[in-house]
Amino acid sequence: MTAPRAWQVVLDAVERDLLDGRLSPGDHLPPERTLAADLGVGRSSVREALRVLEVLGLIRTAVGSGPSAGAIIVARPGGGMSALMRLQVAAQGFAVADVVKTRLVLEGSIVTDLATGDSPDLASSVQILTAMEGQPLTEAEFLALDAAFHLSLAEASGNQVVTATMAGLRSAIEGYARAGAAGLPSWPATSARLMLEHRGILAAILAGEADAARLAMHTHISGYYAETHLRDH
Amino acid sequence: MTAPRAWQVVLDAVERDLLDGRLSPGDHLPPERTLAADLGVGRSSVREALRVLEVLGLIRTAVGSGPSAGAIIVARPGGGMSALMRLQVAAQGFAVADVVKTRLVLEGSIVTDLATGDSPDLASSVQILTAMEGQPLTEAEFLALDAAFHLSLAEASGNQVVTATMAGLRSAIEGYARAGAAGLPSWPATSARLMLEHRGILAAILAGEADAARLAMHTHISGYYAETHLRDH
DNA sequence: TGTAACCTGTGGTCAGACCACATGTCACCG
DNA sequence: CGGTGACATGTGGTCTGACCACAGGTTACA
Repeated sequence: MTAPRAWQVVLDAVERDLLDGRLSPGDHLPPERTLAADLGVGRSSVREALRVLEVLGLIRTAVGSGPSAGAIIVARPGGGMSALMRLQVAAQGFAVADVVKTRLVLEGSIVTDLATGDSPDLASSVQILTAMEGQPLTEAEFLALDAAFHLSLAEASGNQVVTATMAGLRSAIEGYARAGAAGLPSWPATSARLMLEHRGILAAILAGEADAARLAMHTHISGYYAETHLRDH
Repeated sequence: MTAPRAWQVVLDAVERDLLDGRLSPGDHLPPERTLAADLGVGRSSVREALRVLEVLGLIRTAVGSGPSAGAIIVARPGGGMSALMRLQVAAQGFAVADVVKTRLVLEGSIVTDLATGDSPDLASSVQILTAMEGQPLTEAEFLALDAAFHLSLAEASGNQVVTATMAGLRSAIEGYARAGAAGLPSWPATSARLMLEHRGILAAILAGEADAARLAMHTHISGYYAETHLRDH
């Protein structure tokens, strides 16, 4: 057995504490210095492990003293997923085309679930669409609300894994979406079309037409990327 | 603007270098001490950032000297995805039920793609099945090969994002799959059924019957979890 | 020519120090 | 008695310097 690295000792200890119920969301981790002494490693090794946990979205750290200070278990997967996918796309571990394809699969499944489920809560989705249609938006503002709309559908489906993965995929290709928007012939025309498509997706969901909703979502996503990639010629 | 944390400076610098093409897979990162001096931060902060990159599967580090030493861009998303999902399940950020549901969605999409694509390369999948059927296996051995089979299907689909996500989902619930197997009334009976289902999935793919393949996969996955969760009573 | 000793550069780890900050405490003053 | 301001405490954030283990190259020697 090759010697485990010191930071892995810390990571394993925290994971074991989580699995055994000694740590739960909302709990404080011991102070870094205590953790180091307990595990027999240096404080810097503890900090490397905590940094990983923080980026992965498991803990939140705060300086100072009192109940809100220290490292607290939060289990927010969105940020970690985003960082992972964004960096993997940057390092060419993930192809942008694969990210888009995966979005199609997940979002197709989401709208199917919503359409076949009874009375999904789409209030926040509707609210976002209304905000998008209220006044002319810059491309960045529009894309931010577009992301929020797609994310709200994922949240409505109630699957936290899908929601977090979606958030990651979206943020991984956010730069490409923005760059693509800049090269479009007519942004007002495209954004108007996208808003119509949003309404169409929502209508199909509310009507319980799963196949229509899936098709509309497919057209919505792949259409945008097909359009923005024309500029590559 | 609040001061960025020192390790984030390093992370951002590496990400920018990747996006701008100054770093590519196979390249070496500068030595930690050089990186620290260049970015104006301490070496410990550099190390925290590198640890994150390592866990996320972006780099591989090695001690010593020569071409194989140092931090090298590798972009292997599987390990990072596994760590992220495993820890999120441990910290109750992800519900096991949602992980299984997401597996159903992704693996259903995978077999559909394979069945509708022309001449997918399933040689390694077949090889794994043959190995499973060769001799009696312990539960751990069987589950490892089972995971390899499902992963090989994902790889055959050619989508790296789906493959890595699948690997993560699988490893996140590996402990539950193993614990469930231990509580089954008859492991030989269950494993025999699982092997038959594998053959059925493969046959449906090769026959081009997408719906049948998807249904078979659905039955395969949800059936196992339904069976193993009986013991919760 | 081969080989053994040595040198160099790298990551891995630790110890200690200092800072900024949020909170709690306590003495003092009205 | 009540407020309020100064101070003590404990936390994460960061840096510096040191030492080790290790892999590879280099050099000197047989």
